[in-house]
Amino acid sequence: MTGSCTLAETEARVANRLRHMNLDFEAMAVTSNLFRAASAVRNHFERTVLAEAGLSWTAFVVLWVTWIWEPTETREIAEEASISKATLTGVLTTLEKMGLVKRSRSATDGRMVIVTVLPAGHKLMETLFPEFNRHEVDVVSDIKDNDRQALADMLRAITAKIGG
Amino acid sequence: MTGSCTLAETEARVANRLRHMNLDFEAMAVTSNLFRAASAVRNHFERTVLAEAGLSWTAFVVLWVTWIWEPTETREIAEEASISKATLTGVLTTLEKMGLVKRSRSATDGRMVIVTVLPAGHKLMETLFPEFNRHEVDVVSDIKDNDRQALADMLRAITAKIGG
DNA sequence: TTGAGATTGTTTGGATGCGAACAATATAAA
DNA sequence: TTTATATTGTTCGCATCCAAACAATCTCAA
Repeated sequence: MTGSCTLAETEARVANRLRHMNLDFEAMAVTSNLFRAASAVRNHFERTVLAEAGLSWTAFVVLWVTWIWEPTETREIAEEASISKATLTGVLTTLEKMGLVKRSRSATDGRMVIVTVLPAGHKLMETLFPEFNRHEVDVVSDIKDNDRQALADMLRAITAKIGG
Repeated sequence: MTGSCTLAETEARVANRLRHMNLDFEAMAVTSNLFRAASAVRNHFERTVLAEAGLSWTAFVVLWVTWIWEPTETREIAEEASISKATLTGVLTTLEKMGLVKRSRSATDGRMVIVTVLPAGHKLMETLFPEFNRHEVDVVSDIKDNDRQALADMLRAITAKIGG
Protein backbone atom coordinates (compact mmCIF):
# COMPACT_ATOMS: atom_id res chain seq x y z
CA MET A 1 0.00 0.00 0.00
CA THR A 2 1.36 3.35 -1.02
CA GLY A 3 -1.39 5.66 0.10
CA SER A 4 -4.17 7.03 -2.03
CA CYS A 5 -4.68 5.69 -5.57
CA THR A 6 -6.41 6.99 -8.64
CA LEU A 7 -9.42 5.31 -10.12
CA ALA A 8 -7.31 3.88 -12.93
CA GLU A 9 -4.79 2.42 -10.47
CA THR A 10 -7.56 0.82 -8.49
CA GLU A 11 -9.09 -0.81 -11.56
CA ALA A 12 -5.70 -2.06 -12.70
CA ARG A 13 -5.08 -3.61 -9.31
CA VAL A 14 -8.49 -5.24 -9.39
CA ALA A 15 -7.89 -6.68 -12.86
CA ASN A 16 -4.58 -8.16 -11.74
CA ARG A 17 -6.01 -9.57 -8.50
CA LEU A 18 -8.86 -11.29 -10.34
CA ARG A 19 -7.08 -12.39 -13.51
CA HIS A 20 -7.59 -16.12 -12.89
CA MET A 21 -11.34 -15.84 -12.49
CA ASN A 22 -12.61 -15.29 -16.04
CA LEU A 23 -14.77 -12.27 -15.23
CA ASP A 24 -16.44 -9.61 -17.35
CA PHE A 25 -14.43 -6.54 -16.39
CA GLU A 26 -16.43 -4.21 -18.55
CA ALA A 27 -19.68 -5.06 -16.77
CA MET A 28 -17.82 -4.76 -13.48
CA ALA A 29 -16.54 -1.31 -14.43
CA VAL A 30 -20.06 -0.14 -15.19
CA THR A 31 -21.63 -1.17 -11.88
CA SER A 32 -18.55 -0.17 -9.92
CA ASN A 33 -18.51 3.31 -11.40
CA LEU A 34 -22.27 3.55 -11.13
CA PHE A 35 -21.96 3.34 -7.35
CA ARG A 36 -18.89 5.51 -7.12
CA ALA A 37 -20.69 8.23 -9.04
CA ALA A 38 -23.97 7.91 -7.16
CA SER A 39 -22.22 7.89 -3.82
CA ALA A 40 -19.98 10.84 -4.70
CA VAL A 41 -22.88 12.91 -5.99
CA ARG A 42 -25.03 12.09 -2.99
CA ASN A 43 -22.31 12.99 -0.50
CA HIS A 44 -21.52 16.17 -2.39
CA PHE A 45 -25.13 17.30 -2.38
CA GLU A 46 -25.62 16.39 1.27
CA ARG A 47 -22.62 18.48 2.28
CA THR A 48 -23.46 21.55 0.19
CA VAL A 49 -27.02 22.40 -0.90
CA LEU A 50 -28.86 20.05 1.44
CA ALA A 51 -26.76 20.83 4.52
CA GLU A 52 -27.80 24.47 4.24
CA ALA A 53 -31.45 23.42 4.23
CA GLY A 54 -30.96 20.91 7.05
CA LEU A 55 -32.17 18.01 4.90
CA SER A 56 -30.73 14.55 4.42
CA TRP A 57 -30.63 13.15 0.91
CA THR A 58 -33.58 10.87 1.55
CA ALA A 59 -35.59 13.58 3.25
CA PHE A 60 -35.02 15.81 0.22
CA VAL A 61 -36.06 13.09 -2.22
CA VAL A 62 -39.21 12.37 -0.24
CA LEU A 63 -40.05 16.06 -0.05
CA TRP A 64 -39.37 16.42 -3.77
CA VAL A 65 -41.58 13.46 -4.73
CA THR A 66 -44.39 14.75 -2.53
CA TRP A 67 -43.97 18.22 -4.03
CA ILE A 68 -44.34 16.82 -7.54
CA TRP A 69 -47.25 14.50 -6.87
CA GLU A 70 -49.18 15.96 -3.94
CA PRO A 71 -51.63 15.12 -2.66
CA THR A 72 -50.46 11.53 -2.74
CA GLU A 73 -50.36 8.44 -0.56
CA THR A 74 -47.30 7.04 1.18
CA ARG A 75 -47.19 3.86 -0.90
CA GLU A 76 -46.67 5.96 -4.02
CA ILE A 77 -44.01 8.12 -2.37
CA ALA A 78 -42.07 5.08 -1.19
CA GLU A 79 -42.07 3.61 -4.69
CA GLU A 80 -41.02 6.85 -6.38
CA ALA A 81 -38.30 7.48 -3.81
CA SER A 82 -37.08 3.87 -4.00
CA ILE A 83 -37.30 3.31 -0.26
CA SER A 84 -39.35 0.90 1.85
CA LYS A 85 -42.60 1.85 3.52
CA ALA A 86 -40.94 1.39 6.89
CA THR A 87 -38.21 3.88 6.03
CA LEU A 88 -40.73 6.35 4.71
CA THR A 89 -42.65 6.34 8.00
CA GLY A 90 -39.57 7.63 9.80
CA VAL A 91 -38.65 10.19 7.15
CA LEU A 92 -42.20 11.57 7.02
CA THR A 93 -42.12 11.97 10.80
CA THR A 94 -38.90 13.96 10.43
CA LEU A 95 -40.39 16.18 7.70
CA GLU A 96 -43.54 16.68 9.78
CA LYS A 97 -41.44 17.79 12.77
CA MET A 98 -39.79 20.35 10.48
CA GLY A 99 -43.21 21.65 9.50
CA LEU A 100 -42.66 20.92 5.79
CA VAL A 101 -45.37 18.31 5.14
CA LYS A 102 -48.61 17.12 6.69
CA ARG A 103 -50.19 13.67 7.05
CA SER A 104 -53.97 13.15 6.91
CA ARG A 105 -56.28 10.16 6.67
CA SER A 106 -58.05 9.54 3.39
CA ALA A 107 -61.79 10.16 3.58
CA THR A 108 -62.59 7.40 1.11
CA ASP A 109 -60.16 4.72 2.36
CA GLY A 110 -59.37 4.56 6.05
CA ARG A 111 -56.15 2.65 5.44
CA MET A 112 -54.45 5.30 3.37
CA VAL A 113 -52.48 8.29 4.60
CA ILE A 114 -52.46 11.32 2.30
CA VAL A 115 -49.40 13.56 2.35
CA THR A 116 -49.41 17.22 1.34
CA VAL A 117 -46.69 19.87 1.32
CA LEU A 118 -47.23 22.74 3.77
CA PRO A 119 -46.55 26.41 2.83
CA ALA A 120 -43.11 26.24 4.49
CA GLY A 121 -42.31 23.24 2.32
CA HIS A 122 -43.40 25.01 -0.86
CA LYS A 123 -41.38 28.08 0.04
CA LEU A 124 -38.31 25.95 0.71
CA MET A 125 -38.56 24.02 -2.55
CA GLU A 126 -39.11 27.12 -4.67
CA THR A 127 -35.58 28.24 -3.83
CA LEU A 128 -33.92 24.94 -2.95
CA PHE A 129 -34.77 23.00 -6.07
CA PRO A 130 -33.41 25.53 -8.60
CA GLU A 131 -30.22 25.65 -6.54
CA PHE A 132 -30.13 21.86 -6.48
CA ASN A 133 -30.49 21.88 -10.26
CA ARG A 134 -27.55 24.26 -10.66
CA HIS A 135 -25.42 21.70 -8.84
CA GLU A 136 -26.77 18.99 -11.14
CA VAL A 137 -25.64 21.04 -14.12
CA ASP A 138 -22.21 21.35 -12.58
CA VAL A 139 -22.00 17.60 -11.94
CA VAL A 140 -22.50 16.72 -15.63
CA SER A 141 -20.57 19.68 -17.03
CA ASP A 142 -17.58 17.56 -18.05
CA ILE A 143 -19.75 15.29 -20.18
CA LYS A 144 -20.20 16.36 -23.77
CA ASP A 145 -23.58 17.91 -24.55
CA ASN A 146 -24.39 15.26 -27.13
CA ASP A 147 -23.65 12.42 -24.71
CA ARG A 148 -25.88 13.41 -21.79
CA GLN A 149 -29.07 12.17 -23.36
CA ALA A 150 -27.45 8.83 -24.16
CA LEU A 151 -26.13 8.57 -20.59
CA ALA A 152 -29.60 9.07 -19.13
CA ASP A 153 -30.99 6.51 -21.60
CA MET A 154 -28.45 3.87 -20.63
CA LEU A 155 -29.15 4.41 -16.95
CA ARG A 156 -32.86 3.99 -17.69
CA ALA A 157 -32.06 0.75 -19.49
CA ILE A 158 -30.31 -0.57 -16.39
CA THR A 159 -33.24 0.32 -14.15
CA ALA A 160 -35.71 -1.21 -16.57
CA LYS A 161 -33.67 -4.40 -16.92
CA ILE A 162 -34.07 -5.30 -13.26
CA GLY A 163 -37.52 -3.82 -12.89
CA GLY A 164 -36.67 -0.92 -10.58
CA MET B 1 -53.01 10.18 -9.01
CA THR B 2 -53.87 7.13 -11.02
CA GLY B 3 -51.66 4.51 -9.43
CA SER B 4 -48.26 3.42 -10.65
CA CYS B 5 -46.58 5.34 -13.46
CA THR B 6 -43.84 4.60 -15.91
CA LEU B 7 -40.53 6.39 -15.90
CA ALA B 8 -41.58 8.44 -18.95
CA GLU B 9 -44.84 9.50 -17.29
CA THR B 10 -42.98 10.57 -14.19
CA GLU B 11 -40.53 12.70 -16.12
CA ALA B 12 -43.34 14.27 -18.15
CA ARG B 13 -45.16 15.18 -14.95
CA VAL B 14 -41.99 16.64 -13.50
CA ALA B 15 -41.35 18.75 -16.60
CA ASN B 16 -44.89 20.11 -16.45
CA ARG B 17 -44.75 20.85 -12.72
CA LEU B 18 -41.46 22.73 -13.06
CA ARG B 19 -42.02 24.50 -16.37
CA HIS B 20 -41.86 28.03 -14.91
CA MET B 21 -38.51 27.49 -13.25
CA ASN B 22 -36.02 27.60 -16.10
CA LEU B 23 -34.21 24.40 -15.19
CA ASP B 24 -31.81 22.12 -17.03
CA PHE B 25 -33.94 19.01 -17.48
CA GLU B 26 -31.20 17.06 -19.20
CA ALA B 27 -28.86 17.42 -16.22
CA MET B 28 -31.77 16.56 -13.96
CA ALA B 29 -32.51 13.43 -15.95
CA VAL B 30 -28.91 12.28 -15.61
CA THR B 31 -28.69 12.56 -11.82
CA SER B 32 -32.24 11.33 -11.34
CA ASN B 33 -31.62 8.21 -13.39
CA LEU B 34 -28.19 7.78 -11.82
CA PHE B 35 -29.87 7.26 -8.46
CA ARG B 36 -32.74 5.21 -9.79
CA ALA B 37 -30.26 2.85 -11.41
CA ALA B 38 -27.89 2.67 -8.44
CA SER B 39 -30.74 2.09 -6.03
CA ALA B 40 -32.39 -0.54 -8.23
CA VAL B 41 -29.12 -2.43 -8.74
CA ARG B 42 -28.24 -2.29 -5.07
CA ASN B 43 -31.66 -3.57 -3.98
CA HIS B 44 -31.56 -6.30 -6.60
CA PHE B 45 -28.15 -7.51 -5.48
CA GLU B 46 -29.06 -7.36 -1.79
CA ARG B 47 -32.13 -9.52 -2.37
CA THR B 48 -30.44 -12.14 -4.55
CA VAL B 49 -26.70 -12.86 -4.42
CA LEU B 50 -25.93 -11.08 -1.17
CA ALA B 51 -28.97 -12.37 0.74
CA GLU B 52 -27.72 -15.92 0.16
CA ALA B 53 -24.38 -14.99 1.68
CA GLY B 54 -25.95 -13.06 4.56
CA LEU B 55 -24.17 -9.85 3.60
CA SER B 56 -25.50 -6.32 3.29
CA TRP B 57 -24.37 -4.25 0.33
CA THR B 58 -21.96 -2.23 2.43
CA ALA B 59 -20.58 -5.28 4.19
CA PHE B 60 -19.93 -6.84 0.79
CA VAL B 61 -18.21 -3.74 -0.56
CA VAL B 62 -16.00 -3.50 2.53
CA LEU B 63 -15.13 -7.19 2.30
CA TRP B 64 -14.41 -6.81 -1.41
CA VAL B 65 -12.16 -3.78 -0.94
CA THR B 66 -10.26 -5.54 1.83
CA TRP B 67 -9.96 -8.65 -0.34
CA ILE B 68 -8.43 -6.61 -3.17
CA TRP B 69 -6.05 -4.53 -1.08
CA GLU B 70 -5.22 -6.60 2.01
CA PRO B 71 -3.44 -6.09 4.24
CA THR B 72 -4.64 -2.52 4.41
CA GLU B 73 -5.63 0.10 6.97
CA THR B 74 -9.18 1.22 7.74
CA ARG B 75 -8.67 4.75 6.39
CA GLU B 76 -7.98 3.30 2.95
CA ILE B 77 -10.94 0.94 3.09
CA ALA B 78 -13.31 3.74 4.07
CA GLU B 79 -12.13 5.85 1.15
CA GLU B 80 -12.37 3.02 -1.40
CA ALA B 81 -15.79 1.99 -0.13
CA SER B 82 -17.00 5.60 -0.05
CA ILE B 83 -18.17 5.42 3.56
CA SER B 84 -17.12 7.32 6.66
CA LYS B 85 -14.63 5.99 9.20
CA ALA B 86 -17.41 5.85 11.77
CA THR B 87 -19.55 3.64 9.55
CA LEU B 88 -16.62 1.39 8.75
CA THR B 89 -15.98 0.72 12.44
CA GLY B 90 -19.45 -0.81 12.74
CA VAL B 91 -19.26 -2.78 9.49
CA LEU B 92 -15.84 -4.21 10.38
CA THR B 93 -17.23 -5.33 13.73
CA THR B 94 -20.02 -7.12 11.86
CA LEU B 95 -17.57 -8.81 9.47
CA GLU B 96 -15.35 -9.79 12.40
CA LYS B 97 -18.32 -11.39 14.19
CA MET B 98 -18.95 -13.41 11.01
CA GLY B 99 -15.34 -14.59 11.07
CA LEU B 100 -14.56 -13.15 7.63
CA VAL B 101 -11.91 -10.52 8.50
CA LYS B 102 -9.48 -9.74 11.31
CA ARG B 103 -8.27 -6.49 12.85
CA SER B 104 -4.72 -6.03 14.17
CA ARG B 105 -2.60 -3.12 15.33
CA SER B 106 0.18 -1.90 13.08
CA ALA B 107 3.66 -2.61 14.46
CA THR B 108 5.17 0.54 12.96
CA ASP B 109 2.35 3.00 13.73
CA GLY B 110 0.33 2.51 16.88
CA ARG B 111 -2.57 4.55 15.56
CA MET B 112 -3.33 2.36 12.59
CA VAL B 113 -5.49 -0.77 12.46
CA ILE B 114 -4.58 -3.32 9.78
CA VAL B 115 -7.37 -5.44 8.30
CA THR B 116 -6.83 -8.85 6.69
CA VAL B 117 -9.25 -11.37 5.19
CA LEU B 118 -9.50 -14.67 7.08
CA PRO B 119 -9.66 -18.07 5.27
CA ALA B 120 -13.45 -18.14 5.60
CA GLY B 121 -13.54 -14.73 3.91
CA HIS B 122 -11.33 -15.90 1.06
CA LYS B 123 -13.39 -19.02 0.56
CA LEU B 124 -16.59 -17.00 0.46
CA MET B 125 -15.27 -14.47 -2.06
CA GLU B 126 -13.87 -17.13 -4.38
CA THR B 127 -17.41 -18.29 -5.10
CA LEU B 128 -19.43 -15.17 -4.26
CA PHE B 129 -17.60 -12.69 -6.45
CA PRO B 130 -17.85 -14.63 -9.72
CA GLU B 131 -21.56 -15.07 -9.03
CA PHE B 132 -21.81 -11.36 -8.29
CA ASN B 133 -20.13 -10.64 -11.60
CA ARG B 134 -22.62 -12.82 -13.49
CA HIS B 135 -25.35 -10.58 -12.12
CA GLU B 136 -23.38 -7.52 -13.21
CA VAL B 137 -23.28 -8.92 -16.73
CA ASP B 138 -27.03 -9.40 -16.62
CA VAL B 139 -27.60 -5.85 -15.41
CA VAL B 140 -25.84 -4.29 -18.40
CA SER B 141 -27.00 -6.84 -20.96
CA ASP B 142 -29.51 -4.46 -22.56
CA ILE B 143 -26.78 -1.89 -23.26
CA LYS B 144 -25.02 -2.25 -26.59
CA ASP B 145 -21.52 -3.74 -26.36
CA ASN B 146 -19.94 -0.66 -27.90
CA ASP B 147 -21.63 1.68 -25.41
CA ARG B 148 -20.58 0.07 -22.14
CA GLN B 149 -17.09 1.46 -22.19
CA ALA B 150 -18.45 4.95 -22.85
CA LEU B 151 -20.96 4.56 -20.03
CA ALA B 152 -18.25 3.66 -17.53
CA ASP B 153 -16.16 6.59 -18.77
CA MET B 154 -18.98 9.08 -18.31
CA LEU B 155 -19.64 7.81 -14.80
CA ARG B 156 -15.94 8.22 -14.04
CA ALA B 157 -16.15 11.79 -15.33
CA ILE B 158 -18.95 12.55 -12.88
CA THR B 159 -17.00 11.12 -9.96
CA ALA B 160 -13.88 12.99 -10.98
CA LYS B 161 -15.77 16.27 -11.40
CA ILE B 162 -16.77 16.42 -7.74
CA GLY B 163 -13.63 14.76 -6.43
CA GLY B 164 -15.17 11.49 -5.24
C1' DT C 1 -74.15 -10.44 6.82
C1' DT C 2 -70.18 -12.41 7.61
C1' DG C 3 -65.84 -14.08 7.31
C1' DA C 4 -61.53 -15.06 4.59
C1' DG C 5 -58.10 -12.73 2.19
C1' DA C 6 -55.83 -8.55 0.46
C1' DT C 7 -53.90 -3.93 1.23
C1' DT C 8 -52.17 0.03 3.90
C1' DG C 9 -49.23 2.39 7.27
C1' DT C 10 -46.90 1.57 11.63
C1' DT C 11 -43.99 -0.81 14.95
C1' DT C 12 -40.09 -3.65 16.12
C1' DG C 13 -35.32 -5.14 16.10
C1' DG C 14 -31.07 -4.85 14.23
C1' DA C 15 -27.64 -3.03 10.90
C1' DT C 16 -25.96 0.84 8.47
C1' DG C 17 -24.77 5.86 7.98
C1' DC C 18 -22.73 10.45 9.35
C1' DG C 19 -20.66 14.52 12.06
C1' DA C 20 -18.52 15.69 16.11
C1' DA C 21 -16.06 14.75 20.13
C1' DC C 22 -12.66 11.76 21.96
C1' DA C 23 -8.21 9.16 23.35
C1' DA C 24 -4.04 7.39 21.61
C1' DT C 25 -0.19 7.99 18.85
C1' DA C 26 3.03 10.29 15.65
C1' DT C 27 5.46 14.42 13.92
C1' DA C 28 7.18 18.88 13.93
C1' DA C 29 9.35 22.91 15.59
C1' DA C 30 11.24 25.43 19.52
C1' DT D 1 13.16 17.67 25.60
C1' DT D 2 9.03 19.61 25.33
C1' DT D 3 5.14 21.47 23.41
C1' DA D 4 1.90 22.27 19.73
C1' DT D 5 -0.22 20.21 15.84
C1' DA D 6 -1.81 16.47 12.98
C1' DT D 7 -3.56 11.85 12.18
C1' DT D 8 -5.96 7.46 13.27
C1' DG D 9 -9.76 4.58 14.86
C1' DT D 10 -13.47 4.56 18.22
C1' DT D 11 -17.48 6.27 20.69
C1' DC D 12 -21.67 8.90 20.94
C1' DG D 13 -26.11 10.67 19.40
C1' DC D 14 -29.21 10.67 16.06
C1' DA D 15 -31.30 9.77 11.48
C1' DT D 16 -31.98 6.50 8.00
C1' DC D 17 -32.80 1.71 6.17
C1' DC D 18 -35.00 -2.85 5.74
C1' DA D 19 -37.69 -7.39 6.61
C1' DA D 20 -41.10 -9.18 9.29
C1' DA D 21 -44.82 -8.89 12.39
C1' DC D 22 -48.76 -6.16 13.36
C1' DA D 23 -53.40 -3.60 13.62
C1' DA D 24 -56.71 -1.32 10.91
C1' DT D 25 -59.37 -1.23 6.94
C1' DC D 26 -61.26 -2.69 2.57
C1' DT D 27 -63.12 -6.24 -0.82
C1' DC D 28 -65.68 -9.85 -2.25
C1' DA D 29 -67.68 -14.05 -2.29
C1' DA D 30 -70.82 -17.29 0.16
